[in-house]
Amino acid sequence: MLSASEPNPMDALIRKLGSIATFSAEERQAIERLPVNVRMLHPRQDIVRDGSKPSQCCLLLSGWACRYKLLRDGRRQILSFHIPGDIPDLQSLQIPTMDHSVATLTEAKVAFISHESLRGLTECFPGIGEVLTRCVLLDAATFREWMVGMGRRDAFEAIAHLLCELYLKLQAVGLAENYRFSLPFTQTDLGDALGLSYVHVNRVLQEMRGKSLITLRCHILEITGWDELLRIAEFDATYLHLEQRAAG
Amino acid sequence: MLSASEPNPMDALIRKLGSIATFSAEERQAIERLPVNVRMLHPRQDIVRDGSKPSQCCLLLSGWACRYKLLRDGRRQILSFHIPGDIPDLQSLQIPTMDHSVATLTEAKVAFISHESLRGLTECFPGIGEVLTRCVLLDAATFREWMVGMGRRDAFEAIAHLLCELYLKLQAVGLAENYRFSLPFTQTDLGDALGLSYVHVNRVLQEMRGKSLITLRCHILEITGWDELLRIAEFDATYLHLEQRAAG
DNA sequence: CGGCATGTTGAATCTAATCAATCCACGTGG
DNA sequence: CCACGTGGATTGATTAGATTCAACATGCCG
Repeated sequence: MLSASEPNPMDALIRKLGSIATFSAEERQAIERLPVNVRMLHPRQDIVRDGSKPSQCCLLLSGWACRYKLLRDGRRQILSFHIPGDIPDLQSLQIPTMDHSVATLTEAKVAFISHESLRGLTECFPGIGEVLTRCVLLDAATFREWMVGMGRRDAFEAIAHLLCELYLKLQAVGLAENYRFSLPFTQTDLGDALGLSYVHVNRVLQEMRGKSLITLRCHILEITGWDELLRIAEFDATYLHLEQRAAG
Repeated sequence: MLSASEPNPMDALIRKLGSIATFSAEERQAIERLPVNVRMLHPRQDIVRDGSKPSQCCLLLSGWACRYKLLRDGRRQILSFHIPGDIPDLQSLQIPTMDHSVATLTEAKVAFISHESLRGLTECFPGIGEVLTRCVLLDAATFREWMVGMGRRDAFEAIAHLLCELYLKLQAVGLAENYRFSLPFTQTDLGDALGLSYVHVNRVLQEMRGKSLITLRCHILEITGWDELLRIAEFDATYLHLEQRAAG
C-alpha cells in the first residue's frame, strides 16, 4: 500500500472523479493500478494533434492544458482549459480521429494511458465507464456555456463568467480556495478562448480591477467581488454538475 | 414484420445511427421494438425545460428542433439544430439535470422514450450503448466547431460553415440531395445560433445571393457554389465523423 | 546589458448591433 | 373581393463594441 506521504500519480484523477461522482474503494484501487507512462512536458507543447488517431489518452497531473483549433491564417480558438485530473482527449476512446488539438499551456506533468488498458478498466468496472462518460458529457456542458458567452454575452460578462467557472473547477479538486488561484497563462490565451482580442481582454481586466472585482498580479487572480461577479456573469453553476457533498 | 409501405417510427433513428456506425439486424430489431410515445408538437413549443430532471428522452421523427439557453434579459443562444433521428436530450440519461432547454422550431413529430427502457436496451445490447455514447460525443464535436465559428470566423464564414454542416447532416440521413434542402426557420433563429443579429444575417445572406453562392426562396435553400462555400468556410467534415460507406 | 515575451495604453478603424421604417406574403374576416 | 393584421424579410442611418495598429513599459533570462 502506498504511504500517505508518497502520493500516487492517479490522485489527481481520483480527486477529479470524486468531484462529479462517488465510487467504491475497489474501483479506486483499480484506477490507482492503471499502467501509466508519466512525462514532464514544456509549456506550449502539443500533446495530441488535430487529425491524428491516438492509441492512448492523456491525463493531466499538474499544470494547465487546453484544446484548440486553428484556421489556416493562424486564427486560434481555444475550446477548453484543463486542470489536473482532466483527460482532455478522453473522447478519442469512442471517436478515433481527433477533430482538434490538445496542448500544454504551462509546464505540465502528463500520464499517458493506453486505450487498451482504459477499455479493460471500464469492462471490469462499468461504474468507472459511466463516470468517464460523465466526464466527456460535462465537457460538452462547458462547451455549451462558452457558446452562450461568445454568442450572447458581452466581453465583460463573458470574462466574468469564465473566471467564476475556473475558480469553481479548481476549487472542486482542491486547487483553489478563498477566491484566489493561479492563472498562469497569457491574456492572448484568454482572448483566444473567448473570441476576443488580447487588447480588449486587457482593457476589460483593467475595468474589473477598477471596479475592485478582481486583483491580478504575477498571474495570481483574486476575486474580490465574488457575489457581484456572479451577478454580472449571470453565473449558474448547474452546468458544472458538481457532486453535492456534506463536507470536503 | 412491418411492410415497407408502413414505416416504423424508429426508421429515422435507424437511419441516423446508420450514418455514424454499423450495427446488426438483431440490434436493429431491438431498437424497432422500443416502447415509444409519439406526439405531434406545434412550432416553437418547449419539449424539455432548462433546470428540469427528465425521466425520458425525446427522439425527433419529423421537423426541426433546437437546444437553447436564455439569459435573463431575453438574449437567446441556440446551441444546436436537430433533425429527424436526433435525440437532443440524450445526455439526460447520464446527467439528470438539464442545463439548457429543447424546443421545436417547426411542427414536429416526437417519440418519447423512457430512460428506463433506454437503459434496458443498452444493457442487453452494449453495442447500442456505444453508438448512443457516440451520438452525444458527435454533438460535442459540433459544439466545438460552432465555437470556432462564433469566436474566430467572421459572419460570412460562420454562416457559410453552418449551411455546409446542415446540408451534410441532412444528406447523411437522406433528407437532402443535389445541394438543396428545406430551411424552415427564421433568420432570427440563424442569428441566435451564430451569435449575430437577424439584420446582419439577412445582409450576409443577400451577399451570398449576390455572389451566386446560394439561392433561398420560400425557405428552400440551394447551395449553388458548394466548392466556393466550402473554401470560404474552411469546411473540413472530419468533425462530423460520418461513417464512410460504399453506397447508399 | 540586450533581447524577448507580456502587459498596458492611445488612436483610428471596422464589423456588426441597434434603431427605425418599409415591404411583402399570407391568412382571416367582413 | 378587399381591408386588415401579422410575422418575417429587407433596407437605411446611426451607434457601440471590439479590432487593429502602434508605441511604450515592465520583467525575466541568458
